[in-house]
Amino acid sequence: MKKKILNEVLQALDIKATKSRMELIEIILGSNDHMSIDDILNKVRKSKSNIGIATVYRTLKLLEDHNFIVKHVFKNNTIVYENTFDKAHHHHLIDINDGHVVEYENVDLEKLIHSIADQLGYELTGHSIELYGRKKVK
Amino acid sequence: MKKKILNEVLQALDIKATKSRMELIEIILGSNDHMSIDDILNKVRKSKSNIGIATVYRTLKLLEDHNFIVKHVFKNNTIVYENTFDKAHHHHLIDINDGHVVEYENVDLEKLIHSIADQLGYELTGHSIELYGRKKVK
DNA sequence: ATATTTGCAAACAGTTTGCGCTACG
DNA sequence: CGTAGCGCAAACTGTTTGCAAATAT
Repeated sequence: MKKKILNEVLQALDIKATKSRMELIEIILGSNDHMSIDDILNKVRKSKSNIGIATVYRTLKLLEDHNFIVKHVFKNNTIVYENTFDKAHHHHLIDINDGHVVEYENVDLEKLIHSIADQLGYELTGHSIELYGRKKVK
Repeated sequence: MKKKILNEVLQALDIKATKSRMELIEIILGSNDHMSIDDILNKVRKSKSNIGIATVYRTLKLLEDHNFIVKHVFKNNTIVYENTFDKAHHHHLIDINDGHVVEYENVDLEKLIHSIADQLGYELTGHSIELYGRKKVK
């Protein structure tokens, strides 16, 4: 991960740059993938430094509160943390066979949900749109 | 709740019609609302009969497995069970102020997500679409 | 009669918290 | 140095499980 990002994150959070935190941010924001807690804990355990589980959770919360990551609870009961740093708005399609996450953008979809909320008398403040599917054979 | 429904459920599940189960099905499917576990447990505690928590969870699982209810985990970390018995396909808009759930149907939305999945090379097998919003003032 | 289902309590998984020690600024 | 942050272990929450007793068929 670029040092620039690391600095930006630390600055935004306005916190001490401890060894544990630096390493955790590296692990969590270093990947562009969607990681489960287990993925993260495994990487943490593998690392030399002795980072406690509590610190992992505390750091995740910190990053989540500041919108650097988003926690997704999918219907198949899997929970993943997604690095949203520098990412454009998008949605997810989850492969029901291997759990793999496909990202996509779609302007029409955005327009449509805004208009639906509007028609219901609501101002849309957020949304969670997840598609589940299996790869087409052909 | 109509006895007809109760019978249909029991028959579909192919289980013994015990006193606890009857009462639980009554509580869970009797309401057209979205109930949290606490809502359910409170109703259970209020009732005369001495139903154990374990039985509540076991019955919920039973109903969920047979698609009489759907468990929703919303972004605000609230979990609700929705009675889907005899219900048309629909989606949800969650009021971020009071947690109230608005249901809606939208054909265009269905079409659009099918076409999106298709374009990504997937056959759509399921989806979860939740809008979050606040009531418009005017 | 007998196989299911129950309530209970203990077990469990995931996460959070209290605390005295550590190390950043 | 003083305090934010640490790792640890204990606590907590929500859910599941094992079991002997109860009950529907």
